[in-house]
Amino acid sequence: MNIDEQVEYLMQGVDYGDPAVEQAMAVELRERLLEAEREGRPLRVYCGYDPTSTDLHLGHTVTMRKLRQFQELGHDVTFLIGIFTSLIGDPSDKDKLRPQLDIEKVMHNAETYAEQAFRVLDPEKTHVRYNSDWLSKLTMEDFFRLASNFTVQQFLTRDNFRKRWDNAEPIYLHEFFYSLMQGYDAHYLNADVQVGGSDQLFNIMTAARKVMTFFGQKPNIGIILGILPGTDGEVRMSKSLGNHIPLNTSAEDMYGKVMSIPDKVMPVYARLATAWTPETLNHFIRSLETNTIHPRDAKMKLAHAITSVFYNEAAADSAQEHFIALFQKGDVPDDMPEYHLQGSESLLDIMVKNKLAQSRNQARRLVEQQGVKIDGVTVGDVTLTIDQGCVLQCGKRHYLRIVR
RNA sequence: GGACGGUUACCCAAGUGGACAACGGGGACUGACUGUAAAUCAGUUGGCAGAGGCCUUCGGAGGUUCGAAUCCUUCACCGUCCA
Repeated sequence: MNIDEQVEYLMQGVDYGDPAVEQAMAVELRERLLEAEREGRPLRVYCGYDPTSTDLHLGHTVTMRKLRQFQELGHDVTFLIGIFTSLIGDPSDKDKLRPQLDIEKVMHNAETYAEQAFRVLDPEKTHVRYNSDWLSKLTMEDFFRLASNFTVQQFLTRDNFRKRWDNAEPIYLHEFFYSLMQGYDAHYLNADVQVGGSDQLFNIMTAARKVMTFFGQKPNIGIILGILPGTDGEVRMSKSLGNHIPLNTSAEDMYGKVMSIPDKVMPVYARLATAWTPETLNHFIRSLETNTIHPRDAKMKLAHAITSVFYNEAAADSAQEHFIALFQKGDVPDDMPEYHLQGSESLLDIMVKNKLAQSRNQARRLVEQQGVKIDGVTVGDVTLTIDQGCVLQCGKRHYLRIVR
């Protein structure tokens, strides 16, 4: 790749919310790439992660894929684990009073986190670091110096604070500190480039650059990536919202979950979650825009591409076949849970026992809504009892094999 | 420390003495249709029972009343403002 292709590749999927900023960053990135080449050194690139959960999802991998791209181009990548910040606890999650995580738990999370991350990143070429190593050594004096670079107004103009201020919602003082700490990370790592989601725009573009300038360094370039929406296609992917596609799942499940996204978010997914080259990507998006590809086929292509990032080609193939058989042809799956009949039992009881419904009333409703089939025949009678083996289907995708 | 406001079902949110198992929205689930688990439309969304009955739920505990999500007392938690 020549330098301009590199810039295009690395800027793929960015979202600064302002074309001028994007332009400026692209120019800076280009210059920095040239500079590094002159000096015969790789760029120092990093992204920070909060190990607050152990269950990574597709949304987390957006920045990882970007790091991966830098790795492919021979740059030096640091996977920074924000031990220090997770220990304090994130105040924006204020509905549950989250207990402050203890260090052991966080370290454990961090391990599983990195483990999953290495499905995307090249472990050989990745430095894993913990920001507690340096942040815990800062003195009050250091901290005050850092803080003197910022004004309250700067924070208040930040969108998420602004909104809460206007709505008279609480803004905790230590929420401001996150930015300072993140800025310090960038300084400590002497970063050329920092990658992050657009929720990190302020931390990366304002805080980190300010702190680095304060310490006489060249400010880092921010690669601010768009946010991956969840399977609902509306809000950002998050486990607590239940719209996530977890990494620790089967290829079949991942494929199926991608297939459930609304059509309109296909381009975003293509940009942020696949390993496609700019050409493939542009071709895909263009064929969607021009309707030269059937939306269903496009989504299948997308699901296949995403699944093969985390598994492999073969696994993605079989996930696709599985999907076609089950949902497009309506075949009965081969493997389904079994239930051993105790003599003769009522249908409703069997459903409740096997968690196909949470209560008898709910089971009853399912039957009334024509949602229950036995051996492919819709059940009409709520009081039905079963005394012989059969295949029970509840809704579209819950099956139970009943055996004597 | 003081003043005021809040706590309702999975989430948001109405309801301020009886017609409340509780409006509305989101989500979830089911059905129809289709291009798929997309989009759209319709229905369902406390439990038990199934001829319209019973039980449990509106932050916790007490109380007033024939009757409370609604009024009173108290406790807990959350928030805003003043100091």
